[in-house]
Amino acid sequence: MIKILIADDQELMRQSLTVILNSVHDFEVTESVEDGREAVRSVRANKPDVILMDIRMPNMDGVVATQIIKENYPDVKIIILTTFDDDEYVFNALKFGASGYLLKGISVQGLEKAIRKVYAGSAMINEDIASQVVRLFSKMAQSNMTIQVDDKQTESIKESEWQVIRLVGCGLPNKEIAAKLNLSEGTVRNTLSGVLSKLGLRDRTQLAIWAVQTGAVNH
Amino acid sequence: MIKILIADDQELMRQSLTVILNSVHDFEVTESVEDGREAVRSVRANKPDVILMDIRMPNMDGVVATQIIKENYPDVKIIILTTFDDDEYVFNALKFGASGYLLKGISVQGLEKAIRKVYAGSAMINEDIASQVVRLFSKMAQSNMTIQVDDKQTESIKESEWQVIRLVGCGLPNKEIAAKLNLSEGTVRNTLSGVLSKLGLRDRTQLAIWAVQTGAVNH
DNA sequence: ATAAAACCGTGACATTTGTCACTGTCAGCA
DNA sequence: TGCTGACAGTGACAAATGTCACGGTTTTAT
Repeated sequence: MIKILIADDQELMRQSLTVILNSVHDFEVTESVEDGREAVRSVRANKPDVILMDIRMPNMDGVVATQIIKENYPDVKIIILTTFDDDEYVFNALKFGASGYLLKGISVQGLEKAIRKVYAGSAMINEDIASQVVRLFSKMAQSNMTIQVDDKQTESIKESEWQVIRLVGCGLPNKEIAAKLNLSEGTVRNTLSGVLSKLGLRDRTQLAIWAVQTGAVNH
Repeated sequence: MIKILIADDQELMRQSLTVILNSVHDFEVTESVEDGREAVRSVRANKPDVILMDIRMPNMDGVVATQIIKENYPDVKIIILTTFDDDEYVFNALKFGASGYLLKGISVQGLEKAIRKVYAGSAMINEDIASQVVRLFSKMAQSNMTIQVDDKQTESIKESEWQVIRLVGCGLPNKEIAAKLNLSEGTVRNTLSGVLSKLGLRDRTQLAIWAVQTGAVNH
């Protein structure tokens, strides 16, 4: 039995989804709620396997709810089910760990298939959404051209320096970097200074941009 | 007529694709090459509309070829067609502007449809690849995507503020931003200060990271 | 063993950055 | 007319940042 929670502010949508999904032999809709806050509560109470979540809801929107739920129950699978394919929404929802992002135009068969795939640990997004995602990626690449470093020098960066780079790439100030690495702030400053001159960058901001754009943040 | 270039190091694959695609009435395979370098040359010579590109090729791999071609001919659509669904490849190929990423397990009908969609300006990726992409996003969220802003406030940002954000996202210091916008440095500081408090960010570095990651750099 | 590195740290310094209170200008409007 | 609000700017200030010269300590190599 796959336990499903439905979160949507439209009464009609909730009811029809409930009926449709309950008619599938191994699906069980445990509850249907009308806003994000209720969704969070219901997850606590019913421990569903899969959540169908609308984006636009009163009180707490679907993205925030996704974030909160995923933080506390990382195993719950969340499918965003919405009429909108807004860039920001797609990006944030996926960022916070939604496993699927489907437009409401999807067929019942498609939805059932998506629920099964997501339940099995896979991910599922609409073709149209996939286009958005691809666009997001290339948008990231566009601005990639702005910061350029001496590529040869990149190899001469040592592990201790990478640690600092990673944290700079997260937007931390020197003091917090020092705390995380059990170093003094002075040392962090010196390390950073060395990295900057190696890469030919001007300040931590340029370094952060470079780190994010090249994915240097990961090792 | 949609002009197609095939780049794959396997002779058999090249030949069968050529035959199959040429049999579609409005497709025309202009050339089929066996490595990335040849692909770049062929683009220059034949100006194809769509390229089917393998990832693993001698001399120059598909990702690098994609990057080079997209830099010089941004209008050419590139579909990565491969047997592998390696994280790194997917990420880099999409980053450099590939419009599609398909596994070779795809059907002929699926491939034809993908070529048409891509040619029309849309994007196309396999469902399985989509899963990878979603996983990538959540990986990003784990590592460097710690920058979160108050989304509602995003809308209240005015054009003059976007200009500053864009330049911060390019790694410019206040003085240069002021010069570019014909403002005084003090004004830039004040605007920036306002933006930071609106978005709930600590400093220009966090702003830059946010701008780059969300693509906010572009308007 | 001793010199040469590499590593961590300090203190000092100039610069940059972010914030705030306040001034002047100009357009729109009751 | 005067009022309001948005906009550009100033000056001042505390905090953060980047750079440097320098001292220890450990590791490495000859």
